[in-house]
Amino acid sequence: MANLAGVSTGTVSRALSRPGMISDATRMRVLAAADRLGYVANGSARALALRRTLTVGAIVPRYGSSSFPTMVQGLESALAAEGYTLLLSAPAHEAAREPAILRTLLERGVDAVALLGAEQPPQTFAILSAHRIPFVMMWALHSRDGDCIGFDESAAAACVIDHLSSLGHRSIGFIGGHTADNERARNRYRGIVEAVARRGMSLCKGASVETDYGFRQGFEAMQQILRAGAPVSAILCGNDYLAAGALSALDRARIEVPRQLSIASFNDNEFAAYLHPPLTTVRLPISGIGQQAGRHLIARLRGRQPPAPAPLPVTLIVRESTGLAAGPASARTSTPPARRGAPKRGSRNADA
Amino acid sequence: MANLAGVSTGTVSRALSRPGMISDATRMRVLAAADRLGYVANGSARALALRRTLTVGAIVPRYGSSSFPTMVQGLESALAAEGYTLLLSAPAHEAAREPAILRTLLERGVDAVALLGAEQPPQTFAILSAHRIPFVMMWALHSRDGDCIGFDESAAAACVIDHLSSLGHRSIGFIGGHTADNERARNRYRGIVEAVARRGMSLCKGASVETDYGFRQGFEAMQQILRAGAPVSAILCGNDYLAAGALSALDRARIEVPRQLSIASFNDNEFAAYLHPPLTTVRLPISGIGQQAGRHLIARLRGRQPPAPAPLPVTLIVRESTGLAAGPASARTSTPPARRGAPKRGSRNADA
DNA sequence: TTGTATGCGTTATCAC
DNA sequence: GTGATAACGCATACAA
Repeated sequence: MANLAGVSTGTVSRALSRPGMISDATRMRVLAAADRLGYVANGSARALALRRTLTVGAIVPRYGSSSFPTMVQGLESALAAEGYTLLLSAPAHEAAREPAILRTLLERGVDAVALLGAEQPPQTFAILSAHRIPFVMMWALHSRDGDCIGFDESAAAACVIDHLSSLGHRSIGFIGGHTADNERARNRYRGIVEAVARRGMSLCKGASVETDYGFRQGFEAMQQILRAGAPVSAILCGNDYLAAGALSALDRARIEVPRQLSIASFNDNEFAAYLHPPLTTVRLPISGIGQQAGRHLIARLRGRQPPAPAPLPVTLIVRESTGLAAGPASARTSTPPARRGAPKRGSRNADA
Repeated sequence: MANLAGVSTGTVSRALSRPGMISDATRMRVLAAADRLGYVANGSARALALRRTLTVGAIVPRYGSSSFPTMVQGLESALAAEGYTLLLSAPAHEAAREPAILRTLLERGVDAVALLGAEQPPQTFAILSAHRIPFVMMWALHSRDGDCIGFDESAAAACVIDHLSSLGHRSIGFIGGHTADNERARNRYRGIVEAVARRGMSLCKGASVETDYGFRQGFEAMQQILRAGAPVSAILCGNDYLAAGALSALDRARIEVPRQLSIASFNDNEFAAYLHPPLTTVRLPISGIGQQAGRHLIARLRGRQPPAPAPLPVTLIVRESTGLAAGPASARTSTPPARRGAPKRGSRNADA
């Protein structure tokens, strides 16, 4: 390639990556030769010489069956905008804590790493700091071990619990994810417990279920709650799928929904609200986590000081405006809610 | 690192990657030293020497808002099982056809590439073959340009259309994705058109809508169809989200669903069936596409001849057993359908 | 079994 | 502005 253009390899390198340092004539010759040979630079060699790969690794377990893809999309786009490529590792859940995963990423020469959650095996931080690899933890709020990009689960919980309280609810149930092996589900649950206590409400044991995030799981959890006949006036759901399943189970059980039992949810998508327009939801900044994480890492890689990580705002979307005794709300909300991102009835920022 | 163990660099290399060629004693010493230094091999240097990176690139546009993550998860797991890592590129849709994306991947030194769909700019194939990079096209069936891993959209369409025909439907509508910029939506639509013609049925213009895949879109499309008052007895939906939205709109419009209007769907998830138990769906092998693609590439990379790509089976899940005049089916299907992967009423393989 | 030497393709440093 | 040359860290052929 160098001798096709009749120049040295050094000149080729400069022509391709330092266009300013070279005469127009030879640059043209090099570019023409590159074009004719279908030349693409060898990134491994470049990485070896430069000691950086323009690659960022992400470790995101439980990938396919969650809202993580949205987050990863945000991450990828933020990185791609700055010329970085995403190296994705999506281990099965059991393997997620294996340091071997991180090793693989480091061997690939990633310049930075994005992790899901703040709970990592201690070795992870040891390895990362030993190699001086910038990293962030996504979907987490605080950690002594490094910077986190996420939102405040407690604020989100307070947000919706306050709303339920103002509607007159006193005893509620909760259908959420497994807290044992899911840091996010645990935080969310904790936030709810605290918010409920603060408001003098109670979280009914007989109407609280831990399950996997999913439509079927929400459906079955609600059936179980209905069978138990717990004395609650509202059920809060850990995410949109659970809420949609729960709503479906309610419908199937022929219970008049708005009158007897309110549903509220943390939502990632928006379809549950369609199923049941009076549904109140907390909109979580999933995609924003990824984008923010990407920008954070870019700043660190460029030697800039990233802005101090602040919790991303969550938004309460209120689709019922009256108390417990209100009639079916669907009569007043026949148009789809949340058009064009604008909350239908009202919204407020949990961090405001 | 070499002199900490008191051996040469060559020995270190062998101890780590050719454990058989070395004495146990020195191997131990090397491993101990590696452990103490937190040594991780430099993949760029290894790639440079070995001329392979153990990395596979994937280009998957429109990533976050689709069922592609499921496919990518399958791909990633199949690759990881063989020691390969996935380099993911998720360009915005407009940029997907840019050869620059592929260039970036090649510069990163990917050993193989997985592409979404068979419709690629001609340069893509030129570049890939010029560099002798094995590649597959995912979610596509046939191509002169290379191997495809996917399922037969025509068979899937025939499957569900035959069923609708056997139920007595003659004129139906279709809510599907945009065919102009979506190869898969186009194939699906074409399959339906052909199957409808074969059965002597008709696809009603006034009840056919192209839109984005999404709950809201399905909802609005169905509203539009209802307003138009087209003379159809069934609506087929391009995916689960559209179906769920359409069902919701039907409910909202207080139309007695099973009697007046049947719904059928291509589904990727399963929640739409919960919303409306008599829903008939075609289960698509999304995750399987990724896995198969991964195995295909691995075989090629290992120098083995991969099995000739065959269409992956699609499964019809029939949840209504009677004809048009049947009463509400929900009375007979109060338990959630499709438990543990077993079709509820009956199923057959479109490829059988 | 182990040490030595060379090459992988690029960038950076230094001459010119 | 350009050419020569030395790294970059690993694998391997060859020698010992």
